[in-house]
Amino acid sequence: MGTAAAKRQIISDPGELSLEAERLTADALGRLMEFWGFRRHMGRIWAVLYLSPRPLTTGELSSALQLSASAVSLSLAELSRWGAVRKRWQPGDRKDFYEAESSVWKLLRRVFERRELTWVHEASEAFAQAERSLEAARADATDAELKRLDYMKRRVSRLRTLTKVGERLLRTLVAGRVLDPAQVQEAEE
Amino acid sequence: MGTAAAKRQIISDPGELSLEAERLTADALGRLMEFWGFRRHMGRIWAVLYLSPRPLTTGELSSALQLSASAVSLSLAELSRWGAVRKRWQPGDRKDFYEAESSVWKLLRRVFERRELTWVHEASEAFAQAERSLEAARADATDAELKRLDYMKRRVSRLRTLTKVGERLLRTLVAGRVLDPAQVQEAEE
DNA sequence: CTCAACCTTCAAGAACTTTTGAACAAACTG
DNA sequence: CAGTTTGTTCAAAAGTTCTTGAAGGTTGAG
Repeated sequence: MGTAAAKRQIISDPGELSLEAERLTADALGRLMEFWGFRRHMGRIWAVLYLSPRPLTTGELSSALQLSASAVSLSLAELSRWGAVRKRWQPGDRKDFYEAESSVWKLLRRVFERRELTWVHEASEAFAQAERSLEAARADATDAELKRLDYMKRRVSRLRTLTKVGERLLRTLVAGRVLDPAQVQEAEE
Repeated sequence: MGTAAAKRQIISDPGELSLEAERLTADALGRLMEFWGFRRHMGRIWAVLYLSPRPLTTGELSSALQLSASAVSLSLAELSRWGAVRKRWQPGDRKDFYEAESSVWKLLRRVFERRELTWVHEASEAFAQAERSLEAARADATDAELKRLDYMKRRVSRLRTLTKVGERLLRTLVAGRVLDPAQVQEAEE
């Protein structure tokens, strides 16, 4: 079969193989990022930059990943907001060059700090608000209603305690200090 | 204004206020769950069950949250798969009753174990595969290509180390043992 | 000052998910 | 055993997010 030979030839070509490796890595990171609630292309683009020994232009990125210029521009802008890529200008060239922030730990920390913490905090506020509602309801409640309200109160308040513990753990994580998950368990007792 | 008076009346009604609290809690948990990659209604339904002192029927859930019967059925099925709700049968009633698994820590652990760990693990495999590709590429590479390949190799291998550390940390978390995020930092040196 | 290269923004359309109502199935009741 | 109630499944509608191509803006070269 001619095709098989051609394929083998292509596969043993170093360029092809490194492209294959790039694709595998980019796809894996894309999936991971998507799963983590980011745009899929952010992970893919970051991966290509991370694997490149020199900064790349938007044109190189869009041809490496078969993406339109606008898709690249959009994802790069968002990656910048997260500090995951940096613009570098080459003297004598007015294209924009990008390079990846290569400290993954720094990036993880930033996401936990800016995003996860916000969400947990917002939930916590909502629970606090619910508790106030329940408090207000006690005023005109009959005995049966009181029982019901107090049950809800205890539950909501447990949820709030849990989010508080979550917040504290996230802060600990961001600070790079040792984390004790037993605190979550304790919050439920 | 008659409306204001009517509104005040409604707002000081314990029933209304506890519904308000239920809604706030359900919405907050819905958002949290959605953010965490689950169906929004899963969080809302779980919240209503968690706040209820007795198991509820699908009918009660769909009227509490204004959801169609099928939406409730779908979400309950998925919550069951995660062990987040349990079916209870009341003697002499053939409706299905549901109650919430109330240990949040148990639930969190299960999700980390079954879902997060899988993702990190898959990424890790993909990186390993990419490394093999790069290894294979060295065979027919010129000197310049070799340099490029080795650079990529170092990067991919760092990514793989990071996912390995991630996997280990997740396992530690699931086991409820103390977690040291410094390991991530160390993996990058 | 004009042109060309490049990047960004935007609105339309494509792709994907979620939600729903209707049809079906199962379980009890009289 | 027919009828009713309850729960599930499925295909289509609705909604949401992603992607793209075209238009617009900016910068530097000639």
